[in-house]
Amino acid sequence: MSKSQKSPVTIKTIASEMGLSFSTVAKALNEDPLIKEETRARVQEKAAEMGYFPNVMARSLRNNSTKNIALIFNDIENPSLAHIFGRITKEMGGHGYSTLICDSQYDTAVEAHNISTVLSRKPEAVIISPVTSDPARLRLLKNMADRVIVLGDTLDGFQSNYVHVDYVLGGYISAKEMIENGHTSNMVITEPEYCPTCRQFIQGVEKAYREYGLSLDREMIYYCPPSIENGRQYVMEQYGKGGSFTGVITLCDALAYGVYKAAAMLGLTIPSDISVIGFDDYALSSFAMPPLTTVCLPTERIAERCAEILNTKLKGDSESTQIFSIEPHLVQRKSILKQYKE
Amino acid sequence: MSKSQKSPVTIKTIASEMGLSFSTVAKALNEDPLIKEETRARVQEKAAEMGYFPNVMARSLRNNSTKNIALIFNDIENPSLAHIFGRITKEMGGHGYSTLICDSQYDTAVEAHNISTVLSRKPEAVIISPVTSDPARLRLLKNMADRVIVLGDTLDGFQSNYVHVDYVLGGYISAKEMIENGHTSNMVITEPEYCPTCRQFIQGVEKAYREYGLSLDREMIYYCPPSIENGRQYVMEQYGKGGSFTGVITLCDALAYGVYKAAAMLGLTIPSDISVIGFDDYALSSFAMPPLTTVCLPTERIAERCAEILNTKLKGDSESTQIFSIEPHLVQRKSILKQYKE
DNA sequence: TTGTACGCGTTATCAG
DNA sequence: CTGATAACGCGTACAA
Repeated sequence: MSKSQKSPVTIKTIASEMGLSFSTVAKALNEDPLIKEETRARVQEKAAEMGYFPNVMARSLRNNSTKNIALIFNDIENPSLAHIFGRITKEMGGHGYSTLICDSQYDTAVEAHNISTVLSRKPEAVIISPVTSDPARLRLLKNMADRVIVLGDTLDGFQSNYVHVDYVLGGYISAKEMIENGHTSNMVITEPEYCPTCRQFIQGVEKAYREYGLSLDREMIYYCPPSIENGRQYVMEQYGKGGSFTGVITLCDALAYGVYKAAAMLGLTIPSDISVIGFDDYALSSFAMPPLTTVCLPTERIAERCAEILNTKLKGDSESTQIFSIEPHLVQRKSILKQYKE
Repeated sequence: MSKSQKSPVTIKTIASEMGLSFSTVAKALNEDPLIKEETRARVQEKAAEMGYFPNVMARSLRNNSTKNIALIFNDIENPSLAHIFGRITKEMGGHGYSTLICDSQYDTAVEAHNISTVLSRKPEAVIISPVTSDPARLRLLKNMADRVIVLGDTLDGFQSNYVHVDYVLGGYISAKEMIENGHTSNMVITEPEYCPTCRQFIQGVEKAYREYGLSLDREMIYYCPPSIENGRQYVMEQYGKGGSFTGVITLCDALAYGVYKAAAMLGLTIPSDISVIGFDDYALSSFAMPPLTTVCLPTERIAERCAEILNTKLKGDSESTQIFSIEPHLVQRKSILKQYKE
C-alpha cells in the first residue's frame, strides 16, 4: 500500500558518491582489516553523514539469520504478560535481537493470522501463549517447534519448549480458599472455554469442590476474555437474576476488579457482601480497596525460564526441547470474608 | 550467533519438488490469473503441506515496503503506554503490518541503540516517546521525519508528527489541586530530569506555585524512572531525614503507589498523614485504597490520533506533518486530604 | 500456459 | 589494498 523511503541510502549510494566500488565500502563499514585505515575512516564518516543504516532485510536474506524473536500473546495489556515480555525484550535487545509483538485478543482467528504473519518474518524463536487448546492449530509452527516456547498449559501432540503453569493447582487453590472461608456457593468467571488454561483451571476448581463434597454448578461458570468490563457485567447480570452466591472465583485480577466495580454500582461491599479471589497478582493488587486476595502467577520466574531457553536455543546448542513447570501460589489479603459455620 | 532454519521451504523447494519452474510456483501462489486453475490449486496445496511461508525479508527487499511499524517507548510495562501500543498493534495488525517494540528504560544510551536497531529494520513508520529532550539525539530519524510520530512534548528543531500532551497543564493541575486543599509543602517525584515531559511538568508545577505566591523548593524534587519502588524509596528517605511535607506530587501513578507503600511501611495513613496525586490514571487507580486522585492521560485519544496519522501516512498521501495536542484532566478521588486554613 | 533473466542490499569469495 | 561477481528469496517484465 505504500512506497515511501524517500532516501534509501545504501552502500551503493555511498560508493558512487565517493567514487569507490560498493564492495570496498561494504568492507570499510564492516571493519575489514584489509581496508586502508584512512579509507575506512572516510567511508564511515560519509556513511554517518548520509544517514546510512544497513538494511537488515538484505543481510538476513544473505546469511539466513534475522535476529528477530516473535511474541504472540493473547492480551498484551495484561500487566502480567506485559511484564514478561518487557523482561524478554530488554534481555534480547541487549543481544541485538528485535522483538515482534502480536496480540491475539483471545480470538482463534486472530491467533491464526498472527502465526502466519510472524512466520513470514522468519523469527529465530517464537514465544506464544496460545488461545487454542487444539495443537492442530499450531501445526504451522511445527517446522520450528524446537525454537518455540509455549506459555501456559502443555499441549499433547505438540512437542516443543514449555513454560508450563499449573492452572489445575491454581484453580484448586482458589476454590479451596473460598470454601474454607465458608463460601460454598460461588460464581466462577474464567477465560473463553477453548483456552487451554481455562480448562485446567476449571478442573482444579472441580477438584476442590469434590474434596469438600460439593458440586460446581455449571450455570455459575462464565467464560469471557478477561477484562474489568466483562467481570462487572456478568456479576451484575447474575445478581440481577437473583442468583445467590457469596463468592466469585476469577481467572484474572482484571475480572476481580470487575467484581469490585459491580459491587460499587450495586451498593454492595467487598468482602462483607461479596467475596472475590483474583488470579495473576498484578503489582497494584496489594493497593486495592480492599487488598485483593489472589493467586500469584510468578511472572519473574516465567520470564527467567523463557530467557534461559532462548539463550540456549539461540546459541544453536540444542535441538532438544525443554519443559519447565511453575506453580502459582496463594496470596491472602482482604477480599474474602471469613464466614463462621452455620 | 545462530543459523538454524532447519527447513527453509522456498518457492524453489516447492518448484523442484513438483517439477515446475519456480516462477510458475510464485505466480500460482500470488493468484496470478495467467496460471491454470488446476496448477494453482496443486501448488497451493503442496505449499501448505510443506509449511511454506513467503519470506517477507526478500519481498521487502524487492518492492521496498517492509510492512513494519516500530514503537520506541520508554517503559512498555507502564499500563498507559501498554494500552496505547495495544490499540496500535491491533489496528495495524489488521492492515497487515507488524509491530516492532523497543523499551528505552528511560536511558538515553538504550534509546540511541533502539533507534539504530529500528532504522536497520526500515520501518514505514516510527512512534517514539522520547527519553531525551535533545532533538540532536533524534537526528538519525530525520531522514524519515515525516513518518515519525513523537509522543509527549514537542521538540523544537525536529519537524515531525506530534501527539503532544500538555504536561505543563498537567503539572499545573496537580500542584493547584494540592495547594487548594491546603498543602503548601510538597514533595515532587518526577521522571529523570533530561526527559522532555519532566521539564514541562515541573514548569507547570512552578506556575501554580507562583500563582499562589509560593515557591517550589528544589530540594524537594526527586528525579527517577517511574516505578513503585522508586516512589517508595524517596518518600521513606525524605521522611527519614525529617523532611516536613504533607503532600506528594507525582508524574506517574506508579510513583504514587510507591507513596502508598511507603506510608504503609511507616505506619502512616493516606490521605490523613500524607496526601498524594498521581499522573496517568491507570485503569486500576479507581480501585485503590484510597482511590487515587490523579491527572488523567487520555490514552484512548492518543491512540486514536496515532492511528489517524498512521493511516494517512501509510496510504502515502501526504509528505506534510501533523500536530495534535491533548489535554490531561483532573480526576478527583480520595488521596488528598482537605485541610482547613490555619 | 510456463520458463528466463534481472534487480532489490547485503556479504563472501576470488581476481586484480 | 581494491574491485568484480555470485548468491540469498522473491516479483515481474519478457521471451518461449
